Amino acid sequence: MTDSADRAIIAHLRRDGRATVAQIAADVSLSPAAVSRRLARLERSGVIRGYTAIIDDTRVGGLEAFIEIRMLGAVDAEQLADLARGIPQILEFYNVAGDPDLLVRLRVDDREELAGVVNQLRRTGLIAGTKTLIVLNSWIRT
Amino acid sequence: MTDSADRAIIAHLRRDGRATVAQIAADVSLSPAAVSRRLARLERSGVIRGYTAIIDDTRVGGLEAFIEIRMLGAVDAEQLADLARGIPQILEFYNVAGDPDLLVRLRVDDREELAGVVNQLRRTGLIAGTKTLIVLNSWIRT
DNA sequence: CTTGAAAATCGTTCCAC
DNA sequence: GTGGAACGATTTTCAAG
Repeated sequence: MTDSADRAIIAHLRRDGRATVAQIAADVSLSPAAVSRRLARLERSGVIRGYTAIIDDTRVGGLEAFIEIRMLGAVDAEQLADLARGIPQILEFYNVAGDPDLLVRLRVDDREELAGVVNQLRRTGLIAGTKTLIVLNSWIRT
Repeated sequence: MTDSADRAIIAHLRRDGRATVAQIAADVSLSPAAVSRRLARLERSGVIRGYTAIIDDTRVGGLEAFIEIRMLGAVDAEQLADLARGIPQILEFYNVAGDPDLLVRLRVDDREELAGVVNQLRRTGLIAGTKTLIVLNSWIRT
């Protein structure tokens, strides 16, 4: 379903999500028409879930944080994944092997909003504990 | 430096990093020309650090992980930030307030490559310990 | 899969406000 | 700062091999 050409296209778009079809085509040695068709297929099939701008959150006034979550024994990760979807501040949700069980990345306007998200999570009654990591500085490979 | 129009443009590009200038312009009630100028400024000034495709990693064979890092006392986070830049598997680097001190997100092809990255970090002699979280499942808000 | 070309859309630049 | 028009580039779709 995804051959090496697809993976090359994906790698290119990972580095530059706004790369033009012509740029990608030159990189992977295919015609622009072929790349256009493959892109449409990768997007339709869900391998490419979307595109996003990488923002320097420290410069637009917000607050970025991670929350580690330990689940109660009988709880399914899917339940918390769905709950987290309903919290708009949560941008990314990871179910991980290790301790903690879950890791979420979020963006809020200020500390009060952060406190609200943490409380919202704890009030679900599905989690044993949380640990919040506030981002002071970061870089993302472009 | 960033007014409400800029923030609207950023919000749009966060949702859809490949949105056309025309689409953004319609959304924020500006002309395409104005959006184009603002975009160039936001990219030049570093508020927009880049663009990337959001990939469903479970469908392209790789392995995604987070590594929590605790630094030794006398070490500066900048040193480790620079070191991490030299490890191509590391995609994102976060200096956080809390325990751990650092959090990195990475992508590798297999467990051996993951072990190599962990060893590479430990061998720097700058860190007191690591904890690796392997991503089993995830979602990202589009 | 490819090439080539047409048609539609898009981005940037320039100019006037 | 803004919008409108013009121009060049890009994407997509088509036909044909």
